[in-house]
Amino acid sequence: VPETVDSPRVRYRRQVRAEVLDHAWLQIATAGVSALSLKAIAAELGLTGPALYRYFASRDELLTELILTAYADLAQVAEACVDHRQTPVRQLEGLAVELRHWALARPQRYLLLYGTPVPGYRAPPEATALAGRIFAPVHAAVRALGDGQREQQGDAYLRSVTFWTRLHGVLSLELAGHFSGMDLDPEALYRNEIQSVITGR
Amino acid sequence: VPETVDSPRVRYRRQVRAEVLDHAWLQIATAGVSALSLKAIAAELGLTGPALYRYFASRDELLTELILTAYADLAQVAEACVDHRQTPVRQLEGLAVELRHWALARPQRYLLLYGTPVPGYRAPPEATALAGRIFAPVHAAVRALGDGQREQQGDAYLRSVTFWTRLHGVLSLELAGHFSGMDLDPEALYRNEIQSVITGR
DNA sequence: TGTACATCAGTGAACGCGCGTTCACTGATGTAC
DNA sequence: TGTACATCAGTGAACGCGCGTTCACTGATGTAC
Repeated sequence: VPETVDSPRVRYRRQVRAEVLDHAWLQIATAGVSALSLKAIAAELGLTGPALYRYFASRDELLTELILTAYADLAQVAEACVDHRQTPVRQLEGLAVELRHWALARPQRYLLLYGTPVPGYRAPPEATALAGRIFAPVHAAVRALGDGQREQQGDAYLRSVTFWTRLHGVLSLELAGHFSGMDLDPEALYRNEIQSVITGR
Repeated sequence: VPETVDSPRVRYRRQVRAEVLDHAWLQIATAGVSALSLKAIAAELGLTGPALYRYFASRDELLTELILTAYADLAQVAEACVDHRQTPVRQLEGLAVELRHWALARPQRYLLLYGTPVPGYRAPPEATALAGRIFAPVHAAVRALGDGQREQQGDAYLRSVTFWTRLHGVLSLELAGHFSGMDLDPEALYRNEIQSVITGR
């Protein structure tokens, strides 16, 4: 059996790329997107700045990869919540809970996708497709929910978007620290919002 | 009558300060907070960088002033919506509509307060007080709303916060451009969210 | 009204820092015969 | 198995840019006598 293994060079390349991305995430987690710097990453890896141009054509390309990775990761989380043995209600609850876990685990990653846009940066078209993959499970579950309540599909769409905006409303303010001085349990608030959409209205 | 008028120097100082702030807002509106630069503002005013240190102790102090101004401005808008001749429902509708106008008129100003926090910058304590002044009219109106529905005050608080998070959820995603490819009327969605809280649930 | 003085807005040079990106190069690693 | 060659990761110097901030200074404006 001829073991078709990647050549050492390919493996090495892949490993360095991964390390660059790891440190990029670390930078973002620490000081936000604006702190993302090729030279700084290189230094952390014990390399000089120009070395990274063997792996990424530019800072923007690195940023694009990070964004697409984040979208893909969240899409996978969302799709993993699709389980037709579960009721639509359970699926929506699961989606919301997983979204919150995902966001709280790495706030800056969530903000990279849904926070204030990076000025001067335009997301690639693939991002839209991935955003759709995140939304689809929500939409499907809400539609299934509506079947038992003989709803129009326009209503289901509005309801799905509302699900999304309500969760984002709580999450983004929580991540930005706007609840900090406010004698408030963000999780309870979040749970409340989940139920509000499921119950209807 | 001894006309106690400000001395020319004081007036001049005030005018230059105002011009600096104007150009600061212009920069923020154009390229976001991260683009805020003392040297660039000075250049636009036909001055050199160090000249601005006659007016602001540092970049952070300028940023603080901008943030406090924005909070104060929005607080005034909110307070202007308090009108006891109006029903609570009307007042809440007014508050929401005015908030949206305020946000859409200058998106970056809204994001400066409620968007992704500026890394490394800590808002001064006064900001919290002003944020309270913005929230108070909402809370008052929601309480008045609950009087006719014999509600606990804990519920009113939760409901007020929910009012805020729901509006923010729609607004922030709209401002970030996340609805752009989505066959969706943000205004209709927004109106829907206003009603959702007023109607209860 | 005129003169001496104090105030203070603004300059220009400089410091130290960081950034993305290019370019000619070295030297190690792989490949082909 | 050994040699010639091609590939390519990484370097170091450089470019041009921008930033916040300090400091000693000039010169105009205001104030006090």
